[in-house]
Amino acid sequence: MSSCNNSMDMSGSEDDDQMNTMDDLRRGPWTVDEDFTLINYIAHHGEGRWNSLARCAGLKRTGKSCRLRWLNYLRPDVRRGNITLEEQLLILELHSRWGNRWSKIAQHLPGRTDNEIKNYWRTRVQKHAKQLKCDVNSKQFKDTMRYLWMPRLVERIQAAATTTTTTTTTGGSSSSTTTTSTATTTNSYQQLVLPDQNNTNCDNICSNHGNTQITPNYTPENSSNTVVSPVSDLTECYYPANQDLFQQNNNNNNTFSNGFTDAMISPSGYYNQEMQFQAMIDHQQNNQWTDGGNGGGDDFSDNLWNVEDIWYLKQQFNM
DNA sequence: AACTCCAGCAACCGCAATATG
DNA sequence: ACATATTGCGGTTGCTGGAGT
Repeated sequence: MSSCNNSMDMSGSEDDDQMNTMDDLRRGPWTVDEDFTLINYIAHHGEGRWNSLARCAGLKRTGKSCRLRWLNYLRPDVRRGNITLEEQLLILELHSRWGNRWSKIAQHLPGRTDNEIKNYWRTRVQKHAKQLKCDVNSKQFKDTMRYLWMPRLVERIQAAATTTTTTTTTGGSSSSTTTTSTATTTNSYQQLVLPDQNNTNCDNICSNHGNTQITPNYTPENSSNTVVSPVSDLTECYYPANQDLFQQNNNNNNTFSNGFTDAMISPSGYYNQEMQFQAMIDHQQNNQWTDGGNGGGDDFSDNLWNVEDIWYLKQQFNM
């Protein structure tokens, strides 16, 4: 089985350990050399058979470790950078369908790994649950996501589309394709969260979901008419903890608008120029993140609650 | 400048499912 | 049909860098 015809010069061909013993296996962060070795080996021999791959490549790693490193980090089509608004929306929706089926969810977000989505969920979503002092799996929190968070995401996606259009127009660059935001956003939302509408195994999110009745489409109109408190969108964004920003936004709508616009434009807003889902994905794949994975936008997209939302929730749920 | 705290992320672990001999 | 190896998945841990003091 272990016929390693490794033609590459591997530094791991130490003389005194022809066979890797369990206790000289490396652990912890991967080095550049290890990455290089793994990439080269897979380029020449393909992936799979991870245990023997690790052995043959001369990597003092377990097969599992090599597989994980490749799938989550080294694979060429892996996307890095902030989770976009569209992706957030998709994650929320798919998680409401499937729960913690991270790999299944990841299949619907090209280039994203289950690990990344899982981390996103744990660090961002669960954080909000914590702030609301409720369990992330509770009906309260699920309803909150469905009735508040997701509609707000749609609104922001829509706002970004509008903003982008405006920016493009006023920026002087002649854009031949101008998106009509409302219709396009609705359609793309349907495409986004219902990529497999014909899949009968999937709950249709537009129908009853447990006890909760939701509106057929998330649009700013019906989302705020039905469930979300009819608050002004001037106060978009902001944690109770972020009172300063909230106040600033209240005091000066333009300040808010500009800040909001800026936040929308990059990086997540950038993609709203192409609201068709596949186009968006293609676009993203063709435009690798240039902000080192920690660029703007995240702080804003992370702040999905505003003060009045919190107040409303407390009223609704006696939180 | 030094220190502490914490969010985010990469990596590990254990288990289950699947493939292979 | 069974045993073993491999792969896939979800939960968890621990390191790192940035923010705050």
